[in-house]
Amino acid sequence: MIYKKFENKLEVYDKSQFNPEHILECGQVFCYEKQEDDYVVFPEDKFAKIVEQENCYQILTETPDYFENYFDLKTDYNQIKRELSSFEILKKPLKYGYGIRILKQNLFETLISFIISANNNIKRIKLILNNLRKAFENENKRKSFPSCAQLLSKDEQFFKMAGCGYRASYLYKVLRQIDEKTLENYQILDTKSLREKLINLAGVGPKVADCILLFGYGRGDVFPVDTWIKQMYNQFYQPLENREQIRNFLTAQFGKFSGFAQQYLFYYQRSFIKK
DNA sequence: GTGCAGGTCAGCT
DNA sequence: AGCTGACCTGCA
Repeated sequence: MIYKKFENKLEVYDKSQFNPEHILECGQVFCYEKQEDDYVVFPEDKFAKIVEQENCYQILTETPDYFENYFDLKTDYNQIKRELSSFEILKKPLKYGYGIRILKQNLFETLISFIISANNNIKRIKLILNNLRKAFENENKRKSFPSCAQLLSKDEQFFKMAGCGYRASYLYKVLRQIDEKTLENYQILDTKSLREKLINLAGVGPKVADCILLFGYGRGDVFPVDTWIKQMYNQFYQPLENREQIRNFLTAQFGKFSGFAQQYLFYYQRSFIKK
């Protein structure tokens, strides 16, 4: 992956494996906005604006080191795509979402975000998360994601007022089950036992656990199965299987590239409905 | 008005 | 273990 790091920006020259629209709209992240031709992204307390130039994408930011890791710029996605291209079912999705990259996201933010994502739509998920940021905008810098300690100071009613609905009680509970440090410490666990730990948390089922494993812990060997993947599976493979069966089949199929395959398939499948 | 959105949980067999 | 229904709420 060809890119260059400056004091206040990164320049990514390989547009075949870096496309901000594909990266941000493929469902892995909620802390972004489209602004005319540009995208802004604001994970944790960081901020970047991505601007397209003729020969590159510029990532304008005060923290280039952070976003170098966030966008996983050191990883060669052409290599990953070569591995995946042998699967017939991925042929079109790889072409369609050619610039997708899996982001390296903060564990706590990913946990909270995907608990909120359950049985919800992206627009409302973003609305709720922005409400949470807004509630702490005086103590934090602009648009920072609140810490576990900050959210711990709030009662269940606070989360209801933020629009979380019935997920308010999950959030209230999960904050009392785990904190940032414990989540970090889980990194040493193997994927299977880590998944069990996560599923024990309030509001975290198999699907949300897999999202946290993939987007937070960077485990490529999981395959989050949601309504879109289910739809795709029933279309392409055998219909009438439950989520766990689908998950087992697909992870066996794609192995350590499961997470990557999932993102391309999800993005492609959802494109038929959008707009 | 109706139905849905990147599911989870409790309660049942 | 495996299955089923209830569930907040903004938006089309």
